[in-house]
Amino acid sequence: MSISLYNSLTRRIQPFSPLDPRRVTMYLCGPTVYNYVHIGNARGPVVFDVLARLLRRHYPQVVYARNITDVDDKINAAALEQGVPISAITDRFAAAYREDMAGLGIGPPDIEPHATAHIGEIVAMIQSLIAGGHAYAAEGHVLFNVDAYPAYGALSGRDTEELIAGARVEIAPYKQNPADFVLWKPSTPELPGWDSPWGRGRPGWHIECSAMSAAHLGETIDIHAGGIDLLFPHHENEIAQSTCAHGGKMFARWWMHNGMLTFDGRKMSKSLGNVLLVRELLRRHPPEALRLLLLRGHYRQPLDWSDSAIAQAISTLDGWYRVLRDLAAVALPAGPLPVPARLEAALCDDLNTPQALAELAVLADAARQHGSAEGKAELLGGGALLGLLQQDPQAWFQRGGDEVDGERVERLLEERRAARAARDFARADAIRSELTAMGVAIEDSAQGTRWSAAKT
RNA sequence: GGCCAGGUGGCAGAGUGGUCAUGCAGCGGCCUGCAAAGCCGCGUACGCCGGUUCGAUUCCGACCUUGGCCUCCA
Repeated sequence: MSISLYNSLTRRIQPFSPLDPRRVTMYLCGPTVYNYVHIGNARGPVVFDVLARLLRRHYPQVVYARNITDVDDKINAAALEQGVPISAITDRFAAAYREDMAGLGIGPPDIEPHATAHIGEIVAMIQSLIAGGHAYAAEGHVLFNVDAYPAYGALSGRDTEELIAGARVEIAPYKQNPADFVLWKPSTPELPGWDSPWGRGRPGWHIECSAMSAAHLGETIDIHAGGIDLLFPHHENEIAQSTCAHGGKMFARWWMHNGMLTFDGRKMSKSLGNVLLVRELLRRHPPEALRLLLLRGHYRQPLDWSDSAIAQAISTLDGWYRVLRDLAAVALPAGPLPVPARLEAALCDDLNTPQALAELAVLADAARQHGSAEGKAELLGGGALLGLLQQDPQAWFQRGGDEVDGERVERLLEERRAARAARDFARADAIRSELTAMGVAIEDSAQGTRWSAAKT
């Protein structure tokens, strides 16, 4: 089954094939670690985690890099404000980021490069850009010269003329062309900085991704991914730098961009202040429902976040886990879990996760009706490719159980069983009400009464 | 203003030139002491106006409208 992926560069879906069929290289723009990430920041990591899972099935090796940007003016501002070295900020939030991503069921990347560990590569890349006439030093800064790269704007569909006309920022006097962007900037003594041929300074925003991508994945990579809001200027600038630094070699063969997560119809963003932290959501809701929610829309479309959407995701998972719970005693066939063809086909079609989830629903139905080991295996196998349905059903249904006194529940259930046996239904219903008040839902079945204490 | 992506049933959200999305919610029935779950069934969805076509939600054009980028941003 071949994979087709939309390429922002060509604006069309193309059959995917890596440069080296034995080794796929993929880079995702990671966070700048100066505070906790919000759920919008997690969409790309979740979506591209599914892509990584899919690619690993198709190719012998996938090298997936997701960077940490740990040098940046916002980090500096936070460090100055708190009177601590920047590493105190970046270490803390990089660790928090890993925890948050793991909480959403995202597998760790193969490589997690840090910008500060690549200053040498960054300086070298800037030197080669200057040597090639693609960059120039001015007043302690080094700037990329967009006029020296005629293809500038190809990714975002802009030309430099219109960029200048529409520029809403004040243009620094040392720029030759207003669209030129900073590769290196000088640091004052209180700011972090590294020695360089242009004095003590620090890298500009875009250069670190170019340097780290080349250092770990090579000069030409297969897939470069990120949020659509990074398409310009970040990715446009990365292309310009990398291409010019590597003698015109293509930088990334596929550019993939996830749509924005919205909240009340507006982009969730720190500057608008309408953010929900992943950390907070993980504490309040079942993590798997959050992941499911992020996969319920096609990755290129906007996706609106809401409490009712979370509730829907939980209900959906309730149904699927109910099937798995009913099949708990059914032994799985030996060997690895199968991957259902229709579900995989949906993912191969430009990562159509909504379609894949529809297929998963069909598989859940089939498993419930047939009660077979094969059905169970297919449901689990399909779920695994999406990073869903891998926990113990019992754990899913009793995830709020920390606050519930299990022994008391069992005692009440036994009492209710006796009342029902004596046909004292008034008493039985009173006990059920009591359990409901405790946040415990019950379900009578041929195998006895089940209970669940699930948080929303 | 420029560039880009959308507007699908109560909600979410795929998809297609001509019988099925899917999930959640709702309604009717079966089952159940009653619930819950399960099972069976139900609801004339494709922004608006033209055009192409035997036939358009799906293709083309105009219009209305929502959002993203053009500044930090996943």
